[in-house]
Amino acid sequence: MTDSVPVKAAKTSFEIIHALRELEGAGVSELADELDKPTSTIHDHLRTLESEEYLVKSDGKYYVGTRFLGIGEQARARQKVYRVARQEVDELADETGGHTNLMIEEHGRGIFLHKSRAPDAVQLDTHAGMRVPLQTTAMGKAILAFRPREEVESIIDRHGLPRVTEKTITDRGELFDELAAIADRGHAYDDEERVKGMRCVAAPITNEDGRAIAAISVSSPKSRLRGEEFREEVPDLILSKANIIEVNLTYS
Amino acid sequence: MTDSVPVKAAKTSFEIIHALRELEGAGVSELADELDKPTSTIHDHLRTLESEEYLVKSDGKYYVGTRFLGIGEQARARQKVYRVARQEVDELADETGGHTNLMIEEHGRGIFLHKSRAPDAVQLDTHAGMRVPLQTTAMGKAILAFRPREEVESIIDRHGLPRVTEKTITDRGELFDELAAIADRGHAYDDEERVKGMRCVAAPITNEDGRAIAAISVSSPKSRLRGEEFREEVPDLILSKANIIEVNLTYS
DNA sequence: CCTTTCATCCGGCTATGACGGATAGCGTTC
DNA sequence: GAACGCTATCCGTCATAGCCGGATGAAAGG
Repeated sequence: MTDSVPVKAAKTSFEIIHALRELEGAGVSELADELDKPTSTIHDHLRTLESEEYLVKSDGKYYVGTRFLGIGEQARARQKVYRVARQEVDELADETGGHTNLMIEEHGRGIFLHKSRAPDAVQLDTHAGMRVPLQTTAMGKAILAFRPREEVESIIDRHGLPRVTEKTITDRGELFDELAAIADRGHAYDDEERVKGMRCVAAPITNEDGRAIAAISVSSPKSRLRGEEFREEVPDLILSKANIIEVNLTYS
Repeated sequence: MTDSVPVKAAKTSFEIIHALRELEGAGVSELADELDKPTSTIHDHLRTLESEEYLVKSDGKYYVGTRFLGIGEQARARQKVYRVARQEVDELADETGGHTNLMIEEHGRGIFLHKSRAPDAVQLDTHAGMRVPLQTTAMGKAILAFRPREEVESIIDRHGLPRVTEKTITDRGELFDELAAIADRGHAYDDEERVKGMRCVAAPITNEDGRAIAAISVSSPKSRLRGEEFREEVPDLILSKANIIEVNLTYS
């Protein structure tokens, strides 16, 4: 216990919730094993969380309850950019036939706030609320490219540059070069840096000061997104959508 | 502190989160005031939750973070009925031009799992994750009507029959009469029992044993939903959709 | 510039949460 | 059908950690 938070019990409760998510539901001893704590301690927490209706118990196993849904939904709805961009992102999916996403930064991580999928697009592992290292996605890089350097540095200090696929950027210098190119160009690419076989184009959503507050993207399998389309058409489309969102953010 | 849970600190943390939701973000002393606890205690919890990335601090105020979004999303996605019914509920909105919803029961409360809104439908206060007393909605009543009586009794014992509008059912006997009628008819109505001016038609989703595991509904302003449509057409439509969902639940 | 308000920090007291062990309940196996 | 093994639940103890009052620092407001 090196990193000391004032209320350890709260931390433990959330560790349990997190473990329940990963295990997709679990029993007491399974959790005790996973978290390396006595069953009685785990049981105490589970009982508390269940009686507060944050967990549900079904056939001897505990699961995360839907009470978190309302909390998360509210956290999302407060983001002005979500309310404004949502519809545009949906439209973008229809227009491009791929996946489109909206991402913000929180605690130095990339958060998928919304995703839209055209009817014939492939299945993907992304979901609303998903947290990823910023430099592993086109959206994340687009956000970083429009943030002050010292802020980017401090984010890297905090989270490092974890490798996800063999193409992930893991070198500080390389990342800053890439960010400079993105700032210059105005949009970002991701060529299999997070998911193999997938390509992605992203544009930042900036405020009046030029600071990125979010990003939107289109992603498709490599085979569907190439040449002119990858380099010209889709970027233009995204940039114009990003621009619309920016304008709507200002006047509303 | 009459109701004793084993881990009081966890409960307090969640009380803070809940208060933050209601206040839509707050400072330390505001929360201390609201929850009637010393600022130092509140501060301890806030610090913990913030460092665990469940809250965000912005300009001196604390807000619920988007980390809950992923948790809630996963809790929802685990519900098979959600995965199956989602699309049908969306279609139903297009077909009827109103609001359509999917509700499940959890801890004796009604949980809105999904809602869909036709482009020209009115704005409503419902949102995914919202928790309501079961007897105040058509969906909730549809669920109760297809649950064993003793289960309904124990839910009422736990949560009572809180009044929401002047038309809310608050009498036990009256409720059971209504439930009997619903069980007989196969679908439920709500005529301004939760929101003034709104009407609602709901049908249960039952499993092989005839036990309700969820319900779907269509709601519209009173002026738009009346006569034949309210009594015949919409119910038929909903029932057929419910039936499709039930079949898909069995074979998938 | 002074006042007020609020967040943050600090240190002590004691309630309380972590824990080990005992018990009960359930399913499984022979 | 009985005995075994597993897991959830309960209980009592002890040391800790969470709660709190008060002090400090920072920022806003008059």
